[in-house]
Amino acid sequence: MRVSKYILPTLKENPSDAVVLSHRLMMRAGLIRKESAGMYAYLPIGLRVLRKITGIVKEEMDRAGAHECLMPEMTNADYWKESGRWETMGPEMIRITDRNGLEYSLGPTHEESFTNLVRSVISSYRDLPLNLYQINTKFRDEIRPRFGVIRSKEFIMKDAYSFDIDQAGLDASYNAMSMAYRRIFDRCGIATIPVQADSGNMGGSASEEFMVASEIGEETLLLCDKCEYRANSEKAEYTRGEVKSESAVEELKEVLTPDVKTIEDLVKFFKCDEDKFLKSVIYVADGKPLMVVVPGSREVNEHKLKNFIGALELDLANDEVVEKVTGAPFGFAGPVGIKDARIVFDISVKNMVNAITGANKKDYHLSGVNPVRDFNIKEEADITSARAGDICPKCGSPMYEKKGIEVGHIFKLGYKYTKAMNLTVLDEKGASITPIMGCYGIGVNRTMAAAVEQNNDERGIIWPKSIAPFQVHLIGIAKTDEETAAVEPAEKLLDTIKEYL
RNA sequence: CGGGGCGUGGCUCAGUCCGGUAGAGCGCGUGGUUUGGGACCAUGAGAUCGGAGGUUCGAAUCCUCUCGCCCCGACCA
Repeated sequence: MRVSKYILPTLKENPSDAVVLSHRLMMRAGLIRKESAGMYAYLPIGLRVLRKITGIVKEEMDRAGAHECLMPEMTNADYWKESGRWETMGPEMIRITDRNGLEYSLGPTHEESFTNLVRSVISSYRDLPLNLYQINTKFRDEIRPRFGVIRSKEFIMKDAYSFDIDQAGLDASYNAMSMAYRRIFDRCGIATIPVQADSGNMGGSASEEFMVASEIGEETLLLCDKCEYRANSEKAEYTRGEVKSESAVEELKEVLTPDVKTIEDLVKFFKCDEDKFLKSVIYVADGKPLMVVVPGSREVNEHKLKNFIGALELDLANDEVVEKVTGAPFGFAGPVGIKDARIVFDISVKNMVNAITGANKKDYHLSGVNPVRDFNIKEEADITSARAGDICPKCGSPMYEKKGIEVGHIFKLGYKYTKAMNLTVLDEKGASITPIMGCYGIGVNRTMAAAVEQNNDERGIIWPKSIAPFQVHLIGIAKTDEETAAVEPAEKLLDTIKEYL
């Protein structure tokens, strides 16, 4: 391949719409061009890199016993309706209707497709375990595409789905993927941090994310160097502090607090620590009001909360609902005296002594509030987010935070799709059993961007050898006619090199 | 969807406030000179100023609508 015959449109200046480093470098090096927001074209040199990465992915997936397929990108709505996700996926899924009025989705993920495929081709436990994968384009109507190829509406993903006879089989399939993923990212020359993750609305139990540490990462990780506890903030647990053996329990007292609504206001007004307050937040969970009570300095972790209450939809309540639940305008909510709403407390609340909280009455707060005496804790759970400095749940050392880009994610899915779509096989006794699933994704083009993000200097991209677009660049430096004659040996050298590559 | 910003040759931008019919640098073509670490000189091509409507003798510039793009937020396998 000659550079002179190649198309390699480099740019000297940063394109005005590229902000992050990988996006800029990928544009300037002529790897990609934008077609429109969240959609990118890969030029020959960019495609070469992409192919190098997919090559590694394939080798490792095959080595782990998975088999490659290729599924339609336009998927029949019927399957989504079977699994129930036609309703639950929401506007993120791009839906289209053909001329006959049939509905389709541009596949944002392929659990349904693979489950449907597998149920049509296997019928015996002897066909299991089975792990099928594809490398294909995915479509998601992202609210806001960002960072070039890192968060785009159309992207390339390797997605694999395992089917096993039982939990032990799933564990084995999952572990095989966990190992394969480590090898894949390692071979791509990028350092990843595997973390425990929330499995979100994919359903399922265990889940591990492969993160590339980066300032522009959209996820926050909590890490402990002492014991290697690693989790993303949606999932991260932390140990609550010791009970403070504070002085005497105070009387419950109403305090006039005009216009003091936020924790910030309260800190100024009462001149004490944020954690002296009980923060009460009103949500609407699947249509029903819900009060959530956490220490003043803490944020409600909506992922944890959603999992705990088993809700599909969770939104902050509007002023009207707040008023209905608490009998007071926004800013004066508290757990004392609430009768008609479900209340979930963070597990740290029970240890609080003489707290201050909203009185459920306009312009009043209560001080000297104590659990049990002043309100019952019927339901409590870990529903707040861990943050830097919090105590590691495993070893008790303080944790720290890092931002990360998610490049891979593996889940134990469970029976959600096999049950909903009625995938069964016969076991050795001839009885019908439902296989259990796992699912395993790698953002291929995101991995490419992450590699660039992680390997560069002021002069540009420094490709890890395994995914570099080219291995050798032969430069002829002939000037004079006689020297030009030497081009021939260069050609020969090129042929020789080709043989060894 | 809320807030902010931007659309002018291939790229980066000036001109817009104070209407008079388009400019620079880079890149690109051609000719020449040069040449051992991203050359220089000359010359040239290339823009109905995102689109539509309006005001005006006259609109890149003013007004209305519209499309696209970027940033922050909400949100997000």
